[in-house]
Amino acid sequence: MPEPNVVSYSSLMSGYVTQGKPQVSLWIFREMLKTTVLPNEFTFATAVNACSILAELRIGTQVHSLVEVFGFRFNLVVCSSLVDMYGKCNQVDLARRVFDTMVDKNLVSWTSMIVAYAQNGRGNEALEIFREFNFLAWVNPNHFMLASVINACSSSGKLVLGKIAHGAAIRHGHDSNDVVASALVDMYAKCGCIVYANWVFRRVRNPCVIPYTSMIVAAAKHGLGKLSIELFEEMIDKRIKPNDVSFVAILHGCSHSGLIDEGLKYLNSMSRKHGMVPEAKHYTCIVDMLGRTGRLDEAYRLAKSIEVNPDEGASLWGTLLSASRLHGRVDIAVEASKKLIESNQQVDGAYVTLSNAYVLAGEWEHASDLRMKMKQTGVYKEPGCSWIEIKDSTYVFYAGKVLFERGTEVLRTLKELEREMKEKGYKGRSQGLVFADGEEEAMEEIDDLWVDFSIEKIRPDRSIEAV
DNA sequence: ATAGGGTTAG
Repeated sequence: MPEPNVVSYSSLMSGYVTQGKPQVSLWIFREMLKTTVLPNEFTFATAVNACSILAELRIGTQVHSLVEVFGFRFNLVVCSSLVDMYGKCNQVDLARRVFDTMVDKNLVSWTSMIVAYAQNGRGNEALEIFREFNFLAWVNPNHFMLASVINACSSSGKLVLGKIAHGAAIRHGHDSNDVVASALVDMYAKCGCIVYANWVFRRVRNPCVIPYTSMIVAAAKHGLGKLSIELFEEMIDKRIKPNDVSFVAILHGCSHSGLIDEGLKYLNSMSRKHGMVPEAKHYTCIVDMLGRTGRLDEAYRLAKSIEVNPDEGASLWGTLLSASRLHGRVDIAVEASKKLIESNQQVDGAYVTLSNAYVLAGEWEHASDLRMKMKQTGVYKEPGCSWIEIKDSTYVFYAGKVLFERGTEVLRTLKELEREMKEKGYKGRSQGLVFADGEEEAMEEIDDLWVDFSIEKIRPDRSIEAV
């Protein structure tokens, strides 16, 4: 073109984004700035979007400055894209600052802000924004917004609010939408309601790969490895192509149900049947699978043979470390912790887990040395916790601490369950429960129970329909 | 020619 104008440049940039080449889009943007053609709102929205995809905070901030310079700071679309960009770069507070300066906001801007909070582990604030939206709202939330709100509920374990959002989805006809359904399946599973998860899943008419994957993960997290496998096979039968996440899901399912041969079979099938190359995250699942059943030498050998970037390395060695702790393999725990500490990733967790591995192996002195070293070097591990909502109360659990009302009641029930499990052949450990050696009979009995468990037979109550 | 969503190993 002899004289490309702003539309030509913006179209070209947008085309590169669509083709999955955001870096080229930004290059075109830079070229454009060297000419006399002035960028407009379309150009900026596209450039900011390219930065979101790349999670490029540095360039994103520069583009933001240009937005101010060229006078688009009050443009609805440009500002929505900035909110999204800061969210994707994990700068939620900057996203909020842009959001607060916006004079008009629409569903997209509100959704972008909710997503920024939800995807950065700040579910409560996401729900706070949603509450404000509902207060000011002149339109109903659409499926984009509901999916994001449900996502915020799952990450913060808000089952009651999740059910309310589900109710809203039903009222506005979004409950069998693929995206909303995936979020609901995930939310119910993470809040402990596998039966509801299955119920929502089965209402989707033609589920694509993502609802299937959500449900495979849901089954996996509840120890229903065989159900994970059934779902995966059903998906293949329907000619739905599994993606990299689906394989993580099925390997996770096999790992958590001790289905090692099946897990290895699925790993091999990736290249043999599905034309995919297993990635570091898939091998990490296998390391977990081998480690979990005590095949630590194999797991270690595999871990050493995988090429990883720093983030993948942290997952890989973290996985091996906790498996070593579980089985009291101090030797491997030491090697795995070294990798984590050297790479400056999850250092606090590495110290604590290694120290616990020493404790399990009876090496008290090593354990206390390590705790001392933590104090000296100022490494502090924030204790993890779990929580559950019952009616309108939230109960928070820390290891070794009971801080809420009715705590003694919970402890009494727990002791009773432990006693019953011991009777049936389980042997308690400091973390998790494993079978006692040589109690095959009890194992078979429990295995039967497990196979019999069919979630089709259990009906959910009608409370969702009531909502 | 422009902005938003769901699944991911320890």
